[in-house]
Amino acid sequence: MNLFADIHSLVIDALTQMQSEGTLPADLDFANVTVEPPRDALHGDMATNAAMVLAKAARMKPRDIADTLAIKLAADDRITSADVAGPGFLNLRLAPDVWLSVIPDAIKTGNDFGRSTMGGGKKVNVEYVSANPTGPLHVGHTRGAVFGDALASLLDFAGYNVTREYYINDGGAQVDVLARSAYLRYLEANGQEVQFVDGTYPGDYLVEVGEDLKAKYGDSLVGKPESEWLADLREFSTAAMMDLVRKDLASIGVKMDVFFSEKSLYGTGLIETALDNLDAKGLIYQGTLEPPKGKLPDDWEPREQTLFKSTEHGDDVDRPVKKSDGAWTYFAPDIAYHYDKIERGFDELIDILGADHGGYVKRMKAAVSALSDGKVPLDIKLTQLVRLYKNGEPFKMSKRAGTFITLHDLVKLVGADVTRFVMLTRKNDAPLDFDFDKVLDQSKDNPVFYVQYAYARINSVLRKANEAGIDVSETALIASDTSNLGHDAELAVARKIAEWPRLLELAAKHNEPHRIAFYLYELASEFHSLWNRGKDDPDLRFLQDDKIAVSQAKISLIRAVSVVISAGLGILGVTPMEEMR
RNA sequence: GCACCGAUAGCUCAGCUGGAUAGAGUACCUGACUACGAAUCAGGGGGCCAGGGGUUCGAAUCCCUUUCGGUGCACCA
Repeated sequence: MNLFADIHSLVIDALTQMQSEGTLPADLDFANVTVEPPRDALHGDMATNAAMVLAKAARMKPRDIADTLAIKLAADDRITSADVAGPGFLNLRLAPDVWLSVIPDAIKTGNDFGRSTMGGGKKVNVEYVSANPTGPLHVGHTRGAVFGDALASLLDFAGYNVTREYYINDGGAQVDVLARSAYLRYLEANGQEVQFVDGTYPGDYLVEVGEDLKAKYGDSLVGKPESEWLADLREFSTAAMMDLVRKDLASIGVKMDVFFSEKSLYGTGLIETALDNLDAKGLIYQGTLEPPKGKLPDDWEPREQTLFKSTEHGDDVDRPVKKSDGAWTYFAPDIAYHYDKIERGFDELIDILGADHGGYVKRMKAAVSALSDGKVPLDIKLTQLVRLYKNGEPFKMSKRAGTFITLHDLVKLVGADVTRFVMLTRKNDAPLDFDFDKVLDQSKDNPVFYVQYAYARINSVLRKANEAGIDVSETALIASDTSNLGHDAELAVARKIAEWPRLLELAAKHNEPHRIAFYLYELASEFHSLWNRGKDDPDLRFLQDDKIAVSQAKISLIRAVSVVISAGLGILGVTPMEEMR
């Protein structure tokens, strides 16, 4: 049930009727007509912009349209008043029982309340994290992981068929570096003194890999030339790193559907096929790129390479797909990978990348646009940097000083739930300040606990009611008589609940899970407010002595609140807490 | 030099793809615990929405431009 959608279709019906009566011209586009909560509750329960949006195309005055529309809408049972205001807003008030009807519906539907069919089962691929398999995940990856995961859940909830995917960059030179670094740890495990020169990874997460290598190979690789062990160690250490990555992801509640290996593209002809596809469209050519304007690299020299004409699809310059020695650039397998996604039949692609990859957005979009003939949209969401703070001071990360904060550290220090909620309480394209002390502070300063507290309080009331012998089973609450409710403070909560399905669709439409976090905060606020009003006005307390039916109605209201909190937190991947003592 | 992202209350941020008098939290000032959890609530002050132009009935939101911050800029991934 989505009340805003219901009233929206009521408005559209009325407008269509006006067309058939000749009050409105026949050729009008209703796409921009919205029904939304007004900014100021004094204006009404819902407002529609229909008159203003249509005025121009209909060549009529907004207020004239609004007046006629108001009469039609007011005729509906659900509408108690329809007033024209300001430049042509139409403010609607709904009968209390319409709002209250959302309560049994929410309880009945449970964690699926608000689930939408908006996505129509369209296949969406969400690619996120995709960190190089060369070490543990760090703070930046964490944000991408949390954001991508919440977005995937959000889209799933909105009716899309979602695949969560991780692209393993296991084909490039960085994997050679990993293998050499692991070899050094292997030598160490065999009792040798080793030096980690520049260009190797000194992190101690490879110590265990070195020991595992010793267990597998004994000392048979010691002193052997690189050519004899490099390939094996690449394989062995990337597998070990991916185990690490999977563990890290699992610790923060992220589970991928597909791990796609870059290496698996080589030798299958897929890269060639993808580029042939572009070539057939006349988008591949041999050429020489202009030097970059501004600062010129010291070793710049004109080079003829195989180029992709990405400028045809909105990029600033054409991009090389082959190096001057004929080998593929990193971009070629990326193209093939996205080609594969298109071939797998996805209707929509979403990539979550760190802000440092901002330079790839245009070229990747160009490639997907070219490969799919513009049929498959690619949305690339960049997650901006995470700035760490401790005691209000910026916290500098340094691998050398050992102050490098990994996902593992983060989860150990503040927990998965707090990490997720805090990182989702921000737009993805705004930088995020993450203060260790603040997020751990269990106070109203911290939105995580504010929402959790509301949930815990509601459960507390349910326990109390149960002790008092009131039947608060799901069936009893669904059957409770909501006409016992009706105070403004109670209706305000019901209205907020009714907004949930609408908000969810908006968040999904814009790929913005942070809206859920903010909504939950507002919902919690409405609830806390109602709670405290019960102190001054005994009629607003949830448990009413000797009035079981009234108590049940009031409890059903807050039970509906907890249902929405639970559903919302579920999308964000945060566990609701029954108790917080 | 170019591209992308950001700039909203002292501070941290929302602002529902153009709507009504721009909102929360925090901090500061007042109040509310002898009944459901005070990790809460009620009230108050606090704004040139970075600056300037434009588009229109209407702009924090769209376009242009300037300034300041962040990120990235030939075969590395």
